[in-house]
Amino acid sequence: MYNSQMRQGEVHQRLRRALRDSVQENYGVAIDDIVQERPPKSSLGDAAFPVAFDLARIAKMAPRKIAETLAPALESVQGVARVDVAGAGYLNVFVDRASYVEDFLAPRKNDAPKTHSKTIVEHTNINPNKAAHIGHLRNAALGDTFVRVLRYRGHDVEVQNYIDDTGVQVADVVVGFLHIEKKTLDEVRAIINEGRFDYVCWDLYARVSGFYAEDRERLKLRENTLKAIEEGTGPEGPLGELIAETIVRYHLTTMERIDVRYDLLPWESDILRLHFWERAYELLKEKKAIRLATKGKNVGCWIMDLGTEGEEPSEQDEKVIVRSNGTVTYVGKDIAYQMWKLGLLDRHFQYEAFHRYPDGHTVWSTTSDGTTASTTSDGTTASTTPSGASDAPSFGDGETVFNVIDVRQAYLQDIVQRGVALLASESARDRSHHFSYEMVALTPATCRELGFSVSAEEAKKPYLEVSGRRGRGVKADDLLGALETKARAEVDKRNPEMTGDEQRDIAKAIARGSLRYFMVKYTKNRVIAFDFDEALSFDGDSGPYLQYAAVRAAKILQKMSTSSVDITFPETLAESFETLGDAEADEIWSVMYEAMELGAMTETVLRTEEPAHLARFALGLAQKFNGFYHRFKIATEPNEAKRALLLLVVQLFHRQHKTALELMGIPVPDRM
RNA sequence: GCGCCUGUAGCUCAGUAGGAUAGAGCGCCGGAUUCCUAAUCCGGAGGUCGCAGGUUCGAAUCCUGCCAGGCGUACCA
Repeated sequence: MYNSQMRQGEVHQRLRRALRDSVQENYGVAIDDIVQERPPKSSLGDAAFPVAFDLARIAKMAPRKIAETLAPALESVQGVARVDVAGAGYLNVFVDRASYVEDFLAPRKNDAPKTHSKTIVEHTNINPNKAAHIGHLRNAALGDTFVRVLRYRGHDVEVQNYIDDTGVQVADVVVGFLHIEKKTLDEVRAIINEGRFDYVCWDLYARVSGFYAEDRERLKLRENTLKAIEEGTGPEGPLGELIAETIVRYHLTTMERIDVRYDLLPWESDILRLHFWERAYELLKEKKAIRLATKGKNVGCWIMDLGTEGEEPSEQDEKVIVRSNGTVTYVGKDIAYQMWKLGLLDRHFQYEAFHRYPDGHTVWSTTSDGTTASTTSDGTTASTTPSGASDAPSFGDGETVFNVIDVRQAYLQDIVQRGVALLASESARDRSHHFSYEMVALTPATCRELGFSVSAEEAKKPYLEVSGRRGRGVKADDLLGALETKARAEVDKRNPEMTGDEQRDIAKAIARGSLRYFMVKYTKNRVIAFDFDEALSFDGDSGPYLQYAAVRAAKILQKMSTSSVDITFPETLAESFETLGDAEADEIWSVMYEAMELGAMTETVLRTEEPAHLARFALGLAQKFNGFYHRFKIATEPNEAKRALLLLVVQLFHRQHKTALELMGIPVPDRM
């Protein structure tokens, strides 16, 4: 999929090795991880090593003097042009520009050795009882970006979207249809046929809490419905199934709008029906990880003790795993699911095709019974697949697992991890990562704009939580619609001669880019206080800004009848640099060098589990290119050697920037 | 109460391996378009990095305490 160079120049590796050896030789100190950084200004060099400061302490010598001793070792490294000792003792390295680029463009064999271990990323996980909202978009955008970066770095990734079809949220909508709306299963089918069932459920779900509030006795309805759904009985079971499946298909369609896709949908009901839970339950009891509470507030429940070891167990540290009526909490079911994902549960799902994307990729679904119709993207029914299709890929058994789940569930995730550690091992626990992120909230002002009531107390808060239960939120499709409308107007302003179809397609690309960038540009652990004007901005730090830079570069390449796909290394590159003044050469080089840093940046994203780094990188790169674009006229440059160099900059930028955008799911339109 | 997160320019945020003069976008002021798209670029103003100690050659970054805000601490997820 991605064929551009993934690895940072080998020069960097040689530099670190040479430095490590020289430190060992001169000071007898073994430093395995040589710290490498970027100087604050590109004119100071391409790579900086502050190692002399560490040595100063050990060797009791001035850092500058140490740096001077170490400099020759770096100077003799192949591909290095110059080494400066700067500041109080930095070793600043200038690479040989022409050979660095040549090295970067050289075809590589067997780059990034493929590992056979699989990484499973679980994301989206929307309760299948109402339309997706902006918080779900953040989850999906973060998860999908991480998936793309993992794949770019050569990892084998499986994407799972867990469907909690036996939870309280689905039960509430079932209660809504049966007891508020008084609808039969067939009547609900008729409503589904009218369309936008996810929106219908959004509104209905918001009414259910009021229904319970009027008469607390009605909460019994929820309890009984939950049990019926788990057992698949009564009118509740089939109705819950119908609602969940219909809503899941809406969610897939919504996510496809932002180019987010899945490999497998594991259904919670299958965890129960295929006895995954039963098996985990046995194991938990065997290992004495849970016990039956015989007194206190949790009497009759199977609970896990969370208190620190050695201390007197207290009731506060009891976590209910199995409720007194025998139903299982989310934590219990998730322990079973986690164990399966890690390849540690001796139980297997059956699979069937659930949905096929236009390019043929299939989303599979777990199943425990019967058949389910599979639909293609245009909504037609393609086939019915028998239970346990034999051509299903092999799912599960991940070496590493990432669970993209919001930070409010950190406590629950921790309990799940404890369960895994107790059932398997500490090392099994460490293979599972809670990829946590903060919520998307609404500012009180935005709430009022959207027509939601805001109490006096709420008005004082910096932001208000989105609440599906109260119907307070921005639906994903509404936001995408608003973005498309605005993008369409902007496109029309600039390209009035275009056909409506062309304008629409470009507007969609801009809307998607804008949304996806907005969702990853903030670091994960920051609450996004959603503001419409901010989200709809197409200037500056925004998706369209990044897209615009790519479009500009593409336009130049088009005009010069070339592309960034096959870049040939211009033999005259070294001379081209010499025809320039230092300032010009530095400016041009800094765009090239930055572009070539993409590979290193993706490694940072994986190491830190923070996609925002990629967003920031792409913004900085686009800014550099836009500056370059204004300063140099590329296509009309009369000096041939210089023109070749400028063209190379555009090619390098275009290839790398486009890849960075692809990694975030941001498309690049032909024009905009 | 306890746990986790946050506090950086008027606003929204980067600064995730302890490094050099703390950056970006928006907003504000002033400029740039006979030439590859002005969704752009250039310049300017704007900072007690919440407060106080500590560690270090060096702290927005690490440690301690405090202040402010958010989230969690359910037989919801």
